[in-house]
Amino acid sequence: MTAFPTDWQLDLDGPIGPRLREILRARIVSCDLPPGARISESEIAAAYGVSRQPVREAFIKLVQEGLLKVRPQRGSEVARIDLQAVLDARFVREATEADIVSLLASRGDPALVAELERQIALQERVRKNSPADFIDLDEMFHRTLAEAAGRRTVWTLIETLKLHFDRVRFITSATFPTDTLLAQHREIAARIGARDPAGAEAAIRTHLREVLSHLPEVTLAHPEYFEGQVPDGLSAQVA
Amino acid sequence: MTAFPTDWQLDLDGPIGPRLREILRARIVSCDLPPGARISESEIAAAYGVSRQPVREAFIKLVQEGLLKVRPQRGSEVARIDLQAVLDARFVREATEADIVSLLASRGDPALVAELERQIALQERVRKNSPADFIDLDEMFHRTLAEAAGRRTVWTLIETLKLHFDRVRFITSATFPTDTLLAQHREIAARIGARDPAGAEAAIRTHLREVLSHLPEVTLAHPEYFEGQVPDGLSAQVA
DNA sequence: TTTGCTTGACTGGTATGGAAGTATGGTTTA
DNA sequence: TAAACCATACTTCCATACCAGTCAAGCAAA
Repeated sequence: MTAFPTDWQLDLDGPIGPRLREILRARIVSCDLPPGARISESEIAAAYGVSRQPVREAFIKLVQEGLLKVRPQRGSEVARIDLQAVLDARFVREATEADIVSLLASRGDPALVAELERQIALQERVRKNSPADFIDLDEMFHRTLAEAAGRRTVWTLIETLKLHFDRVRFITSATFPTDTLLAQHREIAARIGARDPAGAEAAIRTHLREVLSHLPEVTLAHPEYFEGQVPDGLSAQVA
Repeated sequence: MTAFPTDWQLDLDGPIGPRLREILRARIVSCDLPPGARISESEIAAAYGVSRQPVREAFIKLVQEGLLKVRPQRGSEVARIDLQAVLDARFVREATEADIVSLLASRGDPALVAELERQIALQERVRKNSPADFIDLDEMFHRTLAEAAGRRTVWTLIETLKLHFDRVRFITSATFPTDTLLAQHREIAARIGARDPAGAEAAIRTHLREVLSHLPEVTLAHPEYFEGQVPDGLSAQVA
C-alpha cells in the first residue's frame, strides 16, 4: 500500500542499482535527505556496503528526475526545491487531470462512480488516524481516474511530476487538510456521476490547487530548502 | 537551430556520457537505430572508441526515457513504439498546451502576437524547401507559447513527451502536411490576438491532433516498429 | 597582516576485469 | 531421426583501479 519503502535497508538480492534508486528517492522526498544536503557516491556506497557503480547508476536517475544535482569534480547535493518547477508540474497535472475528468464525466460510468465512492468511504475511515495512509489513498483515487479514462501510461507521467510537490507535501503533512480534500473528492465523484464535464473539471482544478495551499508558509518556514529567491507574489500564483 | 546533432561523431572533449546519450537518442528518434534493433554496451563502446562505462550511463538514461529496453544478462534493444504511450503523451501535451494558449488568449499580449507572426512568416519561407527546418521552427513556436505563459520548465517536460511521437513524425516526414500546420499556427496566433480563449484552445487541440494524423498508415507500413498488436479502432482514437 | 602559491585530500568520470546469467549451436544418446 | 545435453560465446551487472579537476588549509613572501 505504501508508495515508498518504509525501511531504508538495502536487500542485496537481485539488481541493487534500481533498488538503491528507490531508497534514495524515498529519503529525498521525505526530507530524510533534506534539500541542499551534500552527499557523495563513495559515502553512500560505504553506507550501504556496495561499490560506487550502482550508486552512480542511482544518482544518474535521480539527476534526471530533478531530485539531485551533481557537479563534476565538485560534489553532489540534494536538489533544492525549484518553485518554478513545482508550480509548472502542478500546471501540467491540473491540465491533464482536468481533461481526464471531463472525459469521464461525459461518459458517467456508474461502475466507476461506485468504485470512487467505495474509495472515498475508505478515505473517510482512515482520515483521522493515519494521514500517511490517506496520502496513499489519495494517490490511488487519482490513479483510478487516469486508468478509467483509458490512459494507462498517463499516471506514470504524473507520478514523476508528483515527486516535486510531494516533497512540499511531506513537510506540510502535519497540517494536511484531509477534511477539505475528502469533500473535494466527493464533489469530483458527484460531478462525474451527474455527467457534468464542466463541473467535474472545475472541481478537480480546485482540488489540485488545494494541495499546494500551504506552499507560501513552507517557503517562509524553510527558505533554505528552496532554490533562489522566493518571489513575493507566490500566494497569488498558488491560488 | 537543429534540435539534434546531425553528425553522429563523438567529440571526446568533456564528459562523454551525456554526449553519447544525445547522439544515441538522435539516432533512435530518426530511426537510424530502428525500433527492435539489438545493440549492446560493448558494441557501442567499440564503435565510438570509449569504454563500456559511459555507454552504460547513456543506456540508463535512454531506458528512463522509454527509448531503450534492457533485459539483464540477455541484451538490449531499441524500444518498439508503444502506441498507448504515444497517444497518452499526446493527450498530456494537448491538455497542457490547451491551458497555455487559453491563458495567453485571456491576456492577448500584442508583443507576443507580433512575435508569433514573425515566426509564422519564417515558417512560410522555409516551408517548401526544407521540411526539416520547418520542424525546428514548429518546435520553437510551441516553446514560445509555453515561455510566454511563464511556464519555463513546462516545455522541458513536453520535450520528453515529444520524443515518442517524434519517432512517428520522422517516419512520416516525407508526407508532412506543412501547409495545414502553417494555417493552424495562423489560427492559433489569431485567436490569441482576438482574446478568444475558447477559440485558441480549440485551435491548438486541432493542431496537435494533426501531428499524428498519419499514424494509422505508419502502423500498417511498418508493423514491426510497434509494440504488441495494433488495435482496430486506431483511426478513431487519433482523431 | 595580507596576499599568493603549493600541496594534498577530496570530488566525479573513465577504463578494465571478473562474476552471474542466458541464448545458441554442435554433439551425443536413445 | 529426434530429443537431450553440454560447451561456448555472448549479455548485463558489479567491483576495483586510475585519472583529472576542484577546493581548502597551510606555508612563504611581501
